[in-house]
Amino acid sequence: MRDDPTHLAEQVSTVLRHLVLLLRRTVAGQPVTSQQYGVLGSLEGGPRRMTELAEEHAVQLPTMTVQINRLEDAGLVARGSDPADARVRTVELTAEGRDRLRAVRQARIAHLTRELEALTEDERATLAAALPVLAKLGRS
Amino acid sequence: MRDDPTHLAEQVSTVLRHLVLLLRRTVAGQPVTSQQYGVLGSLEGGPRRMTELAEEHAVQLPTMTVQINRLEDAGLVARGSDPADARVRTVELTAEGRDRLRAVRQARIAHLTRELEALTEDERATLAAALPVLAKLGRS
DNA sequence: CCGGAATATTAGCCAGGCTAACTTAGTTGT
DNA sequence: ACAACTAAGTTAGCCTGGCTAATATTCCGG
Repeated sequence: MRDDPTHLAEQVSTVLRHLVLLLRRTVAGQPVTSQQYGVLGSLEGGPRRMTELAEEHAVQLPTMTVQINRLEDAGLVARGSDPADARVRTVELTAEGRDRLRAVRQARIAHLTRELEALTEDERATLAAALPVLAKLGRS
Repeated sequence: MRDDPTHLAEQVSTVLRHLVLLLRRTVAGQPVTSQQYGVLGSLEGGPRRMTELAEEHAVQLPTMTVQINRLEDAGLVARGSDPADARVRTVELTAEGRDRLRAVRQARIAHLTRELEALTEDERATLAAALPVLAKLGRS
């Protein structure tokens, strides 16, 4: 029972549910939704094509089309074209989108930071040690 | 920089996004959605009232009404009444609901267990140590 | 230059949130 | 005793965010 993957799985499952609820509360009422924030983040390094964005966010292309439409309507991104291939549409941040991204990131990090400051230094160290393990999950 | 909550927050943020995607993949294509599974779980200990369920899942009452409607249509739960207060509706698992819950739980745990078995014993220990800390987040 | 592959979009469906408005039933105060 | 308030649920209508199927366009290979 000391190293029982099944038992651990049950505990992980419980904690995961807790984290999902926490995330929902964290994100509620921000000026962009969680998904929009994610997409904006993908554009930080420069223009991307639709297919790339869809893959990166593990959604189908039509889903991403709708997302980008909304971001475009909000003035946060702009569509462009690839001169080398007329089929591809590129998407890039507008100045406003870049500002918005920075602001939201700021807010999210600040929120999480506050949560983490409520922990002891030991607890933070324990958490930090586990992050690489968590990141490894699902890569198998 | 060795114990910097802000820096840790950024890493946690990244890992959280990874976990959300992992969860989405895990859950896709199961016979009940993630939320339905959660509600069924809440009913395992016996009948509950609508308000309790809504609070427990951090949603508004109308949202829970719709959820329960769907579960009722699917034959997994049944509505009842509180003899002491005609305003309250109770919700309980049907036999089929109980079976379904068991099956889905089995599948989810099995899936996660497989992921965890891919880790080393040390990594599992690291993860296990961090779970109480993660559970503590957001309770402040 | 024609047929198949690749890139996006449109349309239409569903789950799962929300608020506002409504009904019904208990509770309270005079 | 009853009017007014409060509590519990539901209904209606809206939004986001997924999906698939169908459709345009464009590119590329023979």
